Amino acid sequence: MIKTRDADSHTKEKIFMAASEIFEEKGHSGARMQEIADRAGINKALLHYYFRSKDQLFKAVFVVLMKKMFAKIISIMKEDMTFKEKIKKFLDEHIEFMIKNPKLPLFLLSEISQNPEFSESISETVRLRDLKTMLYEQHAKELKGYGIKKSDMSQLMVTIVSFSVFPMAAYGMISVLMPEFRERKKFNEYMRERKEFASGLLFAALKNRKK
Amino acid sequence: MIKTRDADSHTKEKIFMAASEIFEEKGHSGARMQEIADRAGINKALLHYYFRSKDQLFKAVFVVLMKKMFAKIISIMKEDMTFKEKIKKFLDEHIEFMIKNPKLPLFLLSEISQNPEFSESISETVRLRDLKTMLYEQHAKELKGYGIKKSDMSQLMVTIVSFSVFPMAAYGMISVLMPEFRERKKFNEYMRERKEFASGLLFAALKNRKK
DNA sequence: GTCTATAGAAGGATAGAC
DNA sequence: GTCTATCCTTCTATAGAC
Repeated sequence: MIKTRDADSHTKEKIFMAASEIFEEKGHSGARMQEIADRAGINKALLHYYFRSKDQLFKAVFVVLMKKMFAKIISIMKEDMTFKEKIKKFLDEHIEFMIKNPKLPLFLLSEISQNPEFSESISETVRLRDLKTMLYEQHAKELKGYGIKKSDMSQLMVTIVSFSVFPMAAYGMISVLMPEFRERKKFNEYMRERKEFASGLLFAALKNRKK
Repeated sequence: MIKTRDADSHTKEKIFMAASEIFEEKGHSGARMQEIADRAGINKALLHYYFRSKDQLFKAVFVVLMKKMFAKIISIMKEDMTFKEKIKKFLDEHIEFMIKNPKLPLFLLSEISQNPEFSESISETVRLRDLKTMLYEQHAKELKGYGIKKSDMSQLMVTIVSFSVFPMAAYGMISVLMPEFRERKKFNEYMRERKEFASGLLFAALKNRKK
């Protein structure tokens, strides 16, 4: 049994997991190397052995979490379906994804806004051009028929994403305003109801514009 | 001329303004007392003279910014208008408010989510109960007529707020995905177009539900 | 009220033993 | 590969002169 190698990758993995959690919770500047080490059940020095510095550890985590977020969105947009089918599927899957990763959106929004420079290095990794091309194809094929101008596409996209992302990013605020949602189960129900609410709203609006 | 008193309140004000800016930009854990002092054009020791500790300075700022945000929302909701009029006015004024305070929403969302305990002490200050009562009155009077269930009220409210708040909070992300918006002027145009887009979407949807 | 100087704590990073 | 011990920088906070 190759003990060293097993231990090696296993430890690195443990550190990475711990770092993801802590960074997601507290952000880059709020996170402490000590706390990451504690959660990983290892020593502070090992963090530097595997990831040299806090910044590099953070970047490794950030890239993976960024991909995680967009992989979900892109995989759905890619599929060959009508616009309505895509919306339904997106709301369903993305809201379930958000429920499983509740800290993710606010973390990404915060860190990107504080570090736009290195977020750009990621835009290649995430293959965003594909996303745009797909959207414009869909527009040419189908959305014109709804009376949606090309210039409204970005409004529409931001709106659709906001249906699932915003309540999750605003969870803290929402649970202060509506204390019933401090119970996570109740809030998850709320999010699931949102699938119907959002598609209902969008489709009702489109119906009125359909030529 | 009472020089001491003038200087007193003036300095405190300067510190407070500087602190607001820095905290909004970098958050509690990212902000540095030194940087705040520099921006205020005074010495670090003076910060502690006026506000004892970083935490207390932060809390002072946080409460004011929180009120600033909600004052805007509540003042509009309070007025005696139909639901549609309120929506239109809200979108108009709140989007203009966001353009003037672009860092505010993400700051509040982030800090609340990291500090839910002391955010609750604020919920009294901000008079949120009033907001709820007003919403339920509007529902009883008018929204039932659109076929909106009482249980959908919170979905609707979150959605309306998200129209103006989400793109602002997601500005960093958006400007990575759509580089044309790195130009702030372009993005502000986008936000202003959003007034029409959002009310159009909402009203079209309501029209379909009107009995 | 405002400054300089400095204490004191915390956090990131490294050296060196095993 | 992992740990202990420690260095060094950064940051908050205070003491004390003016």
